[in-house]
Amino acid sequence: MPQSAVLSREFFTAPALQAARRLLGCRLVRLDEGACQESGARRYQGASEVRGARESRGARLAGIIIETEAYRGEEDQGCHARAGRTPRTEVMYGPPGHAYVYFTYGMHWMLNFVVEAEGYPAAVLIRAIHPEEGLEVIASRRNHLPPKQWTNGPAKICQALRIDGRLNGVDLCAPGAELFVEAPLGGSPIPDERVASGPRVGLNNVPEPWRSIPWRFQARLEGMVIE
DNA sequence: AGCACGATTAACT
DNA sequence: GTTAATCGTGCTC
Repeated sequence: MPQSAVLSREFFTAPALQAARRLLGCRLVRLDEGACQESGARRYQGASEVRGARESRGARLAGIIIETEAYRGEEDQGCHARAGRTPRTEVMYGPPGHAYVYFTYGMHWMLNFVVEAEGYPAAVLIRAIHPEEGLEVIASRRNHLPPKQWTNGPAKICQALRIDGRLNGVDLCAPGAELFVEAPLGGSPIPDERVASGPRVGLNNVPEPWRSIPWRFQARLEGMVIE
């Protein structure tokens, strides 16, 4: 196994657009303690096991981030922080490098990473990943649909990786976190030629310029060799 | 207390 | 292409 470099607090302190662009090609990792009964997943070693306890504690589920969107500031009419500080948006005003997980449409969870300076509300929505670890658990959670439909949407990622409100506010940079991001070993892995930007999705009732501002970033992995 | 709508998805015609 | 599902959130009364 190659050494993994977990993204630091400094990474998430960057401006939202920069963070959204640089997250492409990084690996989203979910250490899912609740997946220990499901078959086929690689087990990870829980802290208690390192200290000598008996059983492994869950599955390591992971994928390469291939689509993101930036949301920043109370002026951004597409951002939840347009309502200011509320119980829901409080996490976005907190320190960078934490998860902002929210519930919408009465049934779906969405995963974001809080970015920029503490006190300034900004986040990056994770819209799609290319699954690489824990494929059997992911397939099961995604009802054994074709692999292309496993994690090609923000709510699908949360269903596949079992991300819900319990993970709202968790620190992605804390040792032993159950959710974190690994940098690619060789620096920025996705060249600009393979990255497209465009308007954010699903803001149909949001006024311009926020509705069309190109704060969505998509990577194409076809033909790329991912180590 | 009531209401409109949502950073979506799956299943339709 | 259209639409139902389903409930937390923020806004108005």
